[in-house]
Amino acid sequence: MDVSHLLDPLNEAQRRAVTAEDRHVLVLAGAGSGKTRVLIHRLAWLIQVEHVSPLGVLAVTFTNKAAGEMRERASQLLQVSTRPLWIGTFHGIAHRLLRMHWKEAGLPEAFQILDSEDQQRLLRRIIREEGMDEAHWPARQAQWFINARKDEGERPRHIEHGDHPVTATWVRIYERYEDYCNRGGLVDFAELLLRAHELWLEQPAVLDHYRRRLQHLLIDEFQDTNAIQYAWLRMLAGDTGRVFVVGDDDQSIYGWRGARVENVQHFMRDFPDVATVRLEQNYRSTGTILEAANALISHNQGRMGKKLWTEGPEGHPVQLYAAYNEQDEARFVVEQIRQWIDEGRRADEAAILYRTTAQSRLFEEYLLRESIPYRVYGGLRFFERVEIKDALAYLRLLLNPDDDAAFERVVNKPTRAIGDKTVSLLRAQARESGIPLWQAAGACIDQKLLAARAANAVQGFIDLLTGMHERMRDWTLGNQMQGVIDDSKLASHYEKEPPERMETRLENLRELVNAADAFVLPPEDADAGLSELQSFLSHAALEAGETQGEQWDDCVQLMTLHSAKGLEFPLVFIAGMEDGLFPHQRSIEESGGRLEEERRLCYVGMTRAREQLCLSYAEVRRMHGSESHSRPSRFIDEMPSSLLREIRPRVSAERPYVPARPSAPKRSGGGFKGQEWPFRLGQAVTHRKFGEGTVLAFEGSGEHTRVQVNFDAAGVKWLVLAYAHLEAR
DNA sequence: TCCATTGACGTTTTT
DNA sequence: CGTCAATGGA
Repeated sequence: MDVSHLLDPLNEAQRRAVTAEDRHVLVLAGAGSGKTRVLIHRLAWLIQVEHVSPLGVLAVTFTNKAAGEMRERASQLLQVSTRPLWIGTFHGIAHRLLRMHWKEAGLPEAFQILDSEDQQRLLRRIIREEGMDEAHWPARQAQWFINARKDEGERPRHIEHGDHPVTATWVRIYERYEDYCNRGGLVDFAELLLRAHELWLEQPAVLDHYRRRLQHLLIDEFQDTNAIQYAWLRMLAGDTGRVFVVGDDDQSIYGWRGARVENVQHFMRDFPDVATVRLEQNYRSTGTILEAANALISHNQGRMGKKLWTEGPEGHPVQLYAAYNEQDEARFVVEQIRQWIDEGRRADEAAILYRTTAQSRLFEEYLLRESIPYRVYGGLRFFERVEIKDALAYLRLLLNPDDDAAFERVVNKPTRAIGDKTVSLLRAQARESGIPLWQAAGACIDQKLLAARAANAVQGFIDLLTGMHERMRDWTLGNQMQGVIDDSKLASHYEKEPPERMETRLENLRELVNAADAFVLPPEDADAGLSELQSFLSHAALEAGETQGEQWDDCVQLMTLHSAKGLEFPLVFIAGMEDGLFPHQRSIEESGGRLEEERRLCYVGMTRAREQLCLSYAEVRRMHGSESHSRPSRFIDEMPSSLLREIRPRVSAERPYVPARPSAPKRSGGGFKGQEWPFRLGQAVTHRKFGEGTVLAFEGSGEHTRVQVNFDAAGVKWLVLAYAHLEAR
């Protein structure tokens, strides 16, 4: 067997990982070290060299994007159909298992997936029904509590609340929530994983079947696994399975949502015969960027240890810009991007990364002003839009009328005279009898519990859905979708919105019909016994689709540091490098490794850059309405200053900067007018607080102009001219 | 039932 | 400061 196509493109460490004969393999793959390549080549190695049946391999990722990429690249390398391979996300695989074994898992055949918004709505309703104060018991927090418990594998009965009243209350909500979900056949994301784990625990025959079949398990982004995923994996591996995991403890940035970096270390303890391979050669960034990143991350304790290196060029120093305020920062970044583009580079080679989503606003503003196209990651996705979810809710009810989440969503949308009062009555009835709303609605009418008008309206809704159900039974998915939109008269509900918004909503609905039309039942879903409709709805929940915006347009990329993981750009800006913002204040205050996770986040951000990395911070930033002064991020101090180059605006005393858009200083009396500098270099000045000094330099423009003064008593300081109130002597 | 005003809140997010 | 959701009057 000629294996050169599998091994030639690999370096020595990668080769060792791909060809390892040890039972288990742990690949510590640094950023940009070719971990996906190793995973794919291992997969191909197993099949082509070790002659493992494709049916015996399970490859697990965290995102649909990664799963898609893996399947794509695997089919290229293998040159055969990848259909028999199990490649998917943890959730996708759990979902598939539950579909195939719904009986053993104790689920109804037509169970539905609740996305996180559905889950929150349901919880809000439960909290209200319990007569609790929503301000004190926010649904968001209940959701957080329940998901965290489920991520740890805990049901309400497992939770020790002792005499802690707050925990006891959340446990009660958790129980009530479970009742609702069980009654309606609803499964949230965390539940998919938990049920899949319980399937292993409670159905030894099922577990045994998969243990025999899936002898090779490949796991990507292992540092992101949570407790339940790890437990699930361990059980599946059993005594004979072979596990190949790829991860990077230095890139673990999701601890706050249950990911356990410790799993990387536990892996060596819990699994026997683990070969550890480090991938440290980096194919992405310049030597300088890597050196700075290595220095930063070395401040973390208890790492597995890894040092990135490259054969490539050293590259430029890391730029550091000390902005006066956040406007100045945005102006600077956009100016740099303008230059980059003027030099003939593409806009989509540049990315602006920030810690919090709110920071994107200013950059958007300045990019807009400069007419530079941009794209912000992380907005609402297609299947999360209200109009899409409304339309899908009708379909969900057709499939499973017990789906209370869907019922509540559309029972009065468009308005059909089923007001709050009527719905409350239905809820009370449902709760009393422990039945879904749909059945309660029927019961209320039969028992004449509703006023004539309300009864009529509710009957109308029931008739509408039963009518749809009977008429559309044999229609194609696309026609069903269109039929539901037409019959429900959903469009009329959006008519009251501003015309522009309505237009996009209607357009999205047309797009939804197109998507339904184009939908092909995936073979693995067919195998699991899913109907086209079931499969379509599950896909809508499990992969909510791309965020808006065309990826291939030539756009500057704006995103949080978190969503940048896995991506790379020639030019990267990390903005807001201030203590309190990044690292975030809450991470500084809280204990439990939060600060180290922030440092890893910074490391992730830095290692996104191929050619040029630019860090910036603002000395003054308006946050929550008030101005805050902060120190530059401690992370900057953790990088060798020899690798950094401080950038100052290109302003000199000889050729004064003429602002493109002259603006008067906001406060009167402080600034200077026109192009005239109020002071000469070397001018002796007096400051209210710092006393006497000498002007050393100017920088910045307009109201942001700063002046450097050597004070006799206070030393050298940069001051904002507009606020400094300096007087010439 | 709808719109406007008020008030609370202000990490990070995929499935 | 800016956003979003909840509330209350018309």
